[in-house]
Amino acid sequence: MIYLYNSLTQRKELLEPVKPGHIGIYVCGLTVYDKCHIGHGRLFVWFDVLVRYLRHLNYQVTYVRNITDIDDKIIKKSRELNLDYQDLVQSMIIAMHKDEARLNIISPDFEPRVTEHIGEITAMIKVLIDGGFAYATSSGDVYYSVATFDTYGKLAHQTLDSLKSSAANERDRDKNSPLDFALWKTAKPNEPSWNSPWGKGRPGWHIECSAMAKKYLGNTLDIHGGGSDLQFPHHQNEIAQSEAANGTTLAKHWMHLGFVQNADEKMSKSLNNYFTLEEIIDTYPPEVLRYFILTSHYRSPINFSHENMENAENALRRLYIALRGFNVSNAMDQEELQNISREHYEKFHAAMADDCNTPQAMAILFDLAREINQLRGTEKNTAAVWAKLLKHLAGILGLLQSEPNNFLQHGVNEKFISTLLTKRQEARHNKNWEEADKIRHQLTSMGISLEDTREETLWFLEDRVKYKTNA
RNA sequence: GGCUGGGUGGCAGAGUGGCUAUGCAGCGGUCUGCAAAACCGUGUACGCCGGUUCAAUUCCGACCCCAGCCUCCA
Repeated sequence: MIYLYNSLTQRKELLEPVKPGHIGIYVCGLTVYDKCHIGHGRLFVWFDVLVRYLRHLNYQVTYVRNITDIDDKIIKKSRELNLDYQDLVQSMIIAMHKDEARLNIISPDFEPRVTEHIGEITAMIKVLIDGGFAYATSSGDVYYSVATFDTYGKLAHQTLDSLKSSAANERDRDKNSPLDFALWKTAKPNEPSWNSPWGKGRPGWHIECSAMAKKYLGNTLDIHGGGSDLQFPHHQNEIAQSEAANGTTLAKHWMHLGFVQNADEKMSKSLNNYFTLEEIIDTYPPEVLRYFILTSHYRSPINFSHENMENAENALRRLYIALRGFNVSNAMDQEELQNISREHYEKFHAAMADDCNTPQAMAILFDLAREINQLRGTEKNTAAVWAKLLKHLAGILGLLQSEPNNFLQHGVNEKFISTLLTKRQEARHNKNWEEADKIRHQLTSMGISLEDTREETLWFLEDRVKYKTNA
């Protein structure tokens, strides 16, 4: 039983798959004309987590995320760079996949591109024209007639009239109403174009998603997602197109993600103060970004800042330190799960089932970490079971799947450290505290933190900036 | 201007009509050669003003402020 908030009805509703056990998810992906930024990162991470969670619950998930590979911005940018638009698109898709791989993102099952679905798109436009929902102009553009769709504006909680007054200054002589939106755009000279019953041209932005969602997932989706900025007009237009063409509900649940903002000022291209995903995961371990994104609820806006990222890194380190020293390499099997106390497990799932409350779910991970740390000295076997459970639950969020030391020591020249540690151990053995402390200070100044235990000296990289500048 | 969401302790961020969220940071203690990590303890937090109630951060109303959408945008 999972309850999800639905942007359309503004209620938490039970997730009931259209087909038993099978969930179809369609997410509006990227227009590939530039590198990914942090907001795209949130989209990737969030739907990755949703898919992991649903699959963990044994739903069969089909996850579709489209790529818009033809549109005004792509044409404009490729001209600026003096590139063929297809080369630009290809390089941006490669960059996107690279970012995703580094973030350990589950790939969508289908990643349909607009230019490969022109047939499906024109077919749907035809259905809309035949049904009286759309009209072609003399110039060959095709528009959707918003007036034919009763509930237009519902997703944005606006009425047709209030939208009309906002759009009143948009004057386009060819359109019946200023709110009517393009399904097909006639090609201008030297633009990429495809043949259609209305002449050479290319699809409008909204129709692609209606056509591709139908092709891969059928008339009704279980979950349709995207950034909250797409709620209007894009998703509203999809509803109008698909429901008019298919005669049935487009999506059972609308899931809209909060925006990522810059903590100090608004993130915008004009201020040139936004971060690319690549920059961020070059600066911090990618898992820290995943953790940071999950510390707030998916619908809330989040503020990106270095302070927040450092917080996230410290918190994640605490979880990895709890796992350190336990063999948690094998996944937890059903039998083991049956035999443990269910308290943490159930609390975690209760939080997730309530509209995917990841902050609350993660609080349980910290409860487990405390238990592990309390018991590790006295009841190591019990602690080991908790450690396994911690990794198991965190895995549902795509967290804590690295070897603890890989995370804690990442990127550090281990040989160099172990040479120094051996020297220090010798000094300590001889109670030469001065020499031992000298070595420790040397390492501290490199951002390395030491931890003397009975058996050995553990260490982790505490300050990556220090390490970079002093190593 | 219209619509939507939100204002929680130093920071981040859940949640709730009365009962410790959680994390980071801070402070005190334990442990330690000294540290670190960990553990224990530690915060009179809920924008402002009214109202309902035995009780409100939580419900209702007004106000102030912030963000998003209304135009391309995850």
